[in-house]
Amino acid sequence: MKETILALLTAALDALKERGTLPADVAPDIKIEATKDKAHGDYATNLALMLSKPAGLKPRELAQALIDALPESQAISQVDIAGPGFINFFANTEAAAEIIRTVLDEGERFGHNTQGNDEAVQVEFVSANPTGPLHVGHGRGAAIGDSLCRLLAVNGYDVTREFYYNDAGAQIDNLALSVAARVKGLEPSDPAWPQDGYRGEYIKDVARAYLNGETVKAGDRETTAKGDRDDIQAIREFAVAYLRREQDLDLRAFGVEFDVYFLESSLYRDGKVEATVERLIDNGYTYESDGALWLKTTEFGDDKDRVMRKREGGYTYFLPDVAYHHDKWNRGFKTVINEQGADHHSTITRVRAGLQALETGIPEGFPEYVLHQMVLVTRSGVEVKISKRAGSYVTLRDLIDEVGRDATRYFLIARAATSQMTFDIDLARSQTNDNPVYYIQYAHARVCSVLRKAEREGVQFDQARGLAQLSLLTEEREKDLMNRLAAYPELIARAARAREPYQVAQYLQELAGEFHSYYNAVKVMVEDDALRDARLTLGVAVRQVLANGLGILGVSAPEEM
RNA sequence: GCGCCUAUAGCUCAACCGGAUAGAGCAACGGCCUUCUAAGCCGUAGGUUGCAGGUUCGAGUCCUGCUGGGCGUGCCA
Repeated sequence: MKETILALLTAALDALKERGTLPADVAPDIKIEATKDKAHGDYATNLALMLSKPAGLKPRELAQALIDALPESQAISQVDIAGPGFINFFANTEAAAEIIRTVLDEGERFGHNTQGNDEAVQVEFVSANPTGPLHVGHGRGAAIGDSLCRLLAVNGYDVTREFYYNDAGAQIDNLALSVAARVKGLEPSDPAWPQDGYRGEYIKDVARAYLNGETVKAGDRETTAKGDRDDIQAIREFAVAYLRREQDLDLRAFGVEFDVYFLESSLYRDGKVEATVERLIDNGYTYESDGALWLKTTEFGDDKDRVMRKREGGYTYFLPDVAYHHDKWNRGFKTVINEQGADHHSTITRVRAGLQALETGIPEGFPEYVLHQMVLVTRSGVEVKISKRAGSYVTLRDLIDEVGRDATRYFLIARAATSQMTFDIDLARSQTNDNPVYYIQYAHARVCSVLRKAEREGVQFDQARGLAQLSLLTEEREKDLMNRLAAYPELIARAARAREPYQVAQYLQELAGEFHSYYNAVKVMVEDDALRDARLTLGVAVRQVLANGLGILGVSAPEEM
């Protein structure tokens, strides 16, 4: 419908240019939007407002001239000028109903597009250190990252999901020391307990498994515990494998799987860290000071230079990060999106600066970032502290177990990543209708329910007959639903461009709301076969779009509740 | 101090590249189940969009300054 209006307006513009009403060189970006208020018709454009200056006409006069120049169309029943000069279009109901045919023809592919042109895009998300169970913040990252991947895929991108394990840094040393202490029977309260050691109970579990000689499988490797209390290297390897496995299990339970698990240690093993350092030195962007090697990140917009090789010889985290992102680029990804917590935002400037300093033709904005803000968890109205080091925090596993996978995912994704959010455990786990995910799922189940009822009562539902009778759908709420369905494809495109999967959740809530409203106001199972089939057909189309959208969120679409 | 994010109804959040009367849910109040699942619907009430300027035909949205909150500002990640 929008395309139709766009074509009409383009034709009108050309006519006015020919007539000299408009300068020939104006090439406006014609914006057509769905109206918020039905009094303004179904679609509106501000074209006359935008062009009033170059045309030298008052907006309303120009609007009238545009309307006069519009070609005839069956799809439009009425065109008005309103307000300061908006042009409002009223869609012909029969033409609007064509969207139902489109939805049913395209099925689960409805809303897909080829925007991405099969471009390879990599999304890195979660990337938790293997030093403890995933917490709710990782859950938010997992939900947003995974949905973003699904969203990009339906927009025609070839998506790779990647998880980066920092398995080589100081925090892993700390983990090994903590497990070693537990292996020796120490408690965090003990004076000999390592400084800044991980105090969580899970460390005890790791130690016990290590002493028991357990074998754990993480990624494509199996690691068997040596059981030797003094072999810190063996303890380290086992602890990392153990916690990686834990995280993998949690993610799987959350419906999130990765294509690539990338280990930081492999960058050292393959010499990529060294190669990166050498190249940075060769390019003249480094200097020694205080016994450390610095990178001149200030030449690329940072507010101070950063240490890349410590006085004691090891590298800071950001150097392997640069090597890692260079590797992503070398793997052929021109678009890389990193989804991570906003507490890591300071890495953005550094990583990009390091990549620029390599001078290998990587664009300045590489990689892209989607940052999510903190999640505040409350229980009984009291904040639950999230602190990995303190060991007391709400894990993703807790949430999945208590709240359920669907509700947890929906809850974590339904808000813009930039907004700090409160995860109220009591609210989210309550079995009442407080959680909006049920609202959407229920709309889907309702359509299924009506179809079951039709079958139970021996009423033949004939979709072909329904499609032939779409002109019977004359109720205002039916038109609302059609317009809403018609808006889905552009929503999908817009959400992908903005890297904002939460928009899909927003849309689904609106669609479900309009369906529930319709369902209560208009009876579907009427005597009239043709009308009943037409309404059932509309219902099936709504169900299809709900299912498609829920699929992008990674939330199930149940047939009954 | 500096950098990033943020401030919208009592609470949690929306508002599509700047558009028309700022919308939902929860909480409150009043209605709707002998009719397709009431996990639903209908209605009432609730707002100086943190404050002050500016740009614009038009600002919650863009710019500047201020105030409050979060995060960062490690030779941690």
